[in-house]
Parts: sequence; C-alpha cells; structure tokens
Amino acid sequence: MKKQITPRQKDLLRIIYNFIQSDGFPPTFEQMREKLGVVSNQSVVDLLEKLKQKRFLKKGTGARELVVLPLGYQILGEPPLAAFLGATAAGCPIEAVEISGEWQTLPSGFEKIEKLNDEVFILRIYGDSMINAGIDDGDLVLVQVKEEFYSGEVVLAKVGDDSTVKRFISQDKPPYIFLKPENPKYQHISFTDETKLVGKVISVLKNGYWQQVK
Amino acid sequence: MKKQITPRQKDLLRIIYNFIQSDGFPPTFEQMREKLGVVSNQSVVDLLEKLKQKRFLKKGTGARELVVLPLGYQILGEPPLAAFLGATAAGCPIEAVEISGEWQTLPSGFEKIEKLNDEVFILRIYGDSMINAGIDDGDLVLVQVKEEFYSGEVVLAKVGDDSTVKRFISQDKPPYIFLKPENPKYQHISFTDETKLVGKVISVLKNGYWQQVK
DNA sequence: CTTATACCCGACTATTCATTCTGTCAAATA
DNA sequence: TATTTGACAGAATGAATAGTCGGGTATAAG
Repeated sequence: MKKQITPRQKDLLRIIYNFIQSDGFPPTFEQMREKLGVVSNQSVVDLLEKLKQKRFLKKGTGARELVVLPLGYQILGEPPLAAFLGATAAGCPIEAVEISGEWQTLPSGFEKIEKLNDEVFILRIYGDSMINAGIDDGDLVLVQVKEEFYSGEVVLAKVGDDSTVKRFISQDKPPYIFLKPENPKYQHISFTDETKLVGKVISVLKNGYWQQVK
Repeated sequence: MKKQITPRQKDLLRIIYNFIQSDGFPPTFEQMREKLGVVSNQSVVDLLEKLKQKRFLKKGTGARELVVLPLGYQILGEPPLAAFLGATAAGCPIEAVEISGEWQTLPSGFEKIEKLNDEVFILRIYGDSMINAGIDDGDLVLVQVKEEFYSGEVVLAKVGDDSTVKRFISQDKPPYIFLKPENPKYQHISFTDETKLVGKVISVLKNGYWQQVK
C-alpha cells in the first residue's frame, strides 16, 4: 500500500525520464509543472517529495539535480541508460568477442558470460522513410522489445508479414493512432488488425557511435 | 588549425564529460570554474564559447543545459553513453540472440550484424576487494579497453599473469600512482614493471540492471 | 610591427530557479 | 464521523546561476 506509486507520481517520473532521455539533462520545476498541466509548482514539490521517499528518484540541493534511481526505472519499465547492452550479448559466448593484441586470451579468474536478458536486439534498416529522424539507408538500430508505447516514439512495427520502422503517433482526434514516416515523400500508415508494435528504437549507429533516436 | 582543440578547452570538455558521467547531470559554471582551477568564471564563458563554435558541445539558454556532442566524444576518446553496447555484440551473430515468443524468426529485410568494434568486454569478478565501490563477489562488470587513465577510475589491471580490478589513483605525492582496493581489509598495490592497465570498468550488473561505477 | 587569439581577473547585474507558507478540496482511511 | 493523504492554488522570498562589462597578459599569426 505504502510503497505503491500513484498515477500522478508515475506521470511526473515519466516526464522526468523522458526529458532526460531527449534533452540530456533534467528539467526545471517550471518545465515539470507545465508538462503536468498544473499552474502551481507546489504540485511538483509534493510529487517530487513522494518520489524521493519511495526511492524512485534522487534529488540534490542545487538546480536541476535529478537522477532516476533503479527502482524508478523498474516501475517505468525502462532500462537504465547503460542497461540494454547486456542484452545484446545474450547467448553470445565471450570467446566470440574479438579482443585485440594481448587480449586474445582472457585473464584467469574470469568465466564466460551467460544470457543476461533477451529484450534487445540490433537490426539493419533499409530505405529512406526515416531520414528526418536520422535513420538512413543501411543504418544499424537498437530495438528494445516492449508492450507499452508512447506517442512520438520511433518503433519497430510488424504489418502482416512485413516489418517496418516508423514513428508512432497517438492523438485525440482521427485517425487517433497511426505510423508516421519521417520523410514527406511517404504517407502515414493506418493501424489494422495486422499491425502490431514490437519494440522501441532506442539508438542508431552513426559514424561508429551509437546515438539516441528522437 | 582552426578546428583543433586546445589543451585548456579539452580540459573543460573532460570536466564536463566526467561530471555528467558521475553525477548524471551537467555542472554549474561555478563547479566548472573550480575544477579548472581559476577564479573568474569568464574563463568558463570563453572556453564554453569555443567548445560551442567547434561543435564539441551544445549549450541551451537555461541553467545547466550542457550536452556533449559526438565530435566531443571523439576528441575525448570516449564512447557516448549508449555506445559501448555495440561492442559487446562484436562477432556475435544475431541468430545467437534469443528472442522470446514470436521473435524466434527475424523479420525479413534485415540481415546479420557485423563486428562493430572490439574494445569492450564483460567479465565476472571474484572476491570482495571492491565491495565499497559496489562490486561484489560474482558480479559482472563491463570493461572498456583504453590507453589513458584518470585518477579515481576503476580499472582492470594486469599484474604479471594475474588480473585484478581496483581503483587507479594518481596523486602529486608518494607513492604517486598505485591501485586502491575499495575494502579497508586490503592494502594498496604499488606499480611495478609487471603492472599494466588494460581498461576502465564502466558498468556493473546489479539486480538485472547495469549501473555506473563511481 | 600590428593584429588577432587564447586565457584569465574582478566585480557587477539580471534572472532563472528552488523553496517556503498558507490554504482548498476530494478521496481514501480509520 | 474524524483524520489523514494526495493533489493543487497563489504568492512571496531568497539563493543559486548565468551573463555582462571592462580590463590584462602572453603567444602566435599576418
């Protein structure tokens, strides 16, 4: 009872999480207040206090010093920033990892890694339908398998036997939900019985570096 | 000539990078000023301006809105936050990744991933010499192969034929450099000809989540 | 020689930002 | 019913933070 999170507290936690994900730093009270849709920052103060008490969030004394704690990630169903990499190694014996030079042999005292989790994988994307989201023909993307999706996220969708990466949009007027290509050349894709969202595209490989998808 | 970074600019860039890594949010001008070892924040203003011009850094108008850009990571020789995961999949065919349920078969239009880079690997740690750094007996840690190291980083070191994970300390008084176990039960380890630093411990697996090592 | 650039000092200003206080209201709880 | 809890309003306050102005010095470039 006491440890459970309320819907409103979860709202704020997600607002903070999403803000950090997209901007790279935490929001101000004012920004949180606006996203919550209230006019007094007292709401933010109260909710933050609860999130702190319940160990979902850590807050420093300075400006914009917010850190989502592991418990917070768990309740949101999101992996911490550095988390998903474990998944990509799932089922992959460490011997398969090529280490350069003197690391051909592993140091003694260490053993093989095991399966960590199976909710993330990497795919190569073909086509130009997402160029405005920074995903170009041939790029590698990192996909996290999920159940819940939020409007604006780039998702991997299954349409019948075909698979595609598009931006997922959910709005309060028709057509309510659809898939939006990030290229004006292409049309929106409506949902049918055959449309199924599989995962969220977290990251894209650019010039040898993984970058966030927005 | 014009695009090159100066030592002082690189100092600040690293200060910002390290701060975000360890704290989770960007520093204030005051904190940067202090770390730079100067008494006027005008220095910070000037250096930040240069880092912005050279596209190593992005800066918003609000408080503490700093983001290290890909060019910045490159010049520091650091992977972006989400980067290293690619490495763990190096040489690991995507078929080896076990996907649950209907993802036993991969969607058409996607191919195997190739080797991405070989500078990161995962090891299991035995012993209690780093418990105060949050690394317990049997934990998995993520190691990034590096050449340069900074005082305070947790490193994987090779001591003769043996390998060990300890905190690397470099100070301006004897013994200058040594390895520090994070457990009072153990003694510091001096450097010898046989001591060699191999990589930096970036992350540790805790309750199913990867967490930063401090 | 002259100019520009990198780096820094010191003080000052403007404003963002967090905090605090007093209260309201509805829903949950005892 | 009485009490507590969650959520929010409105306003006032003060500290934290960024930004500005006017210099200085040393080094490199033209």
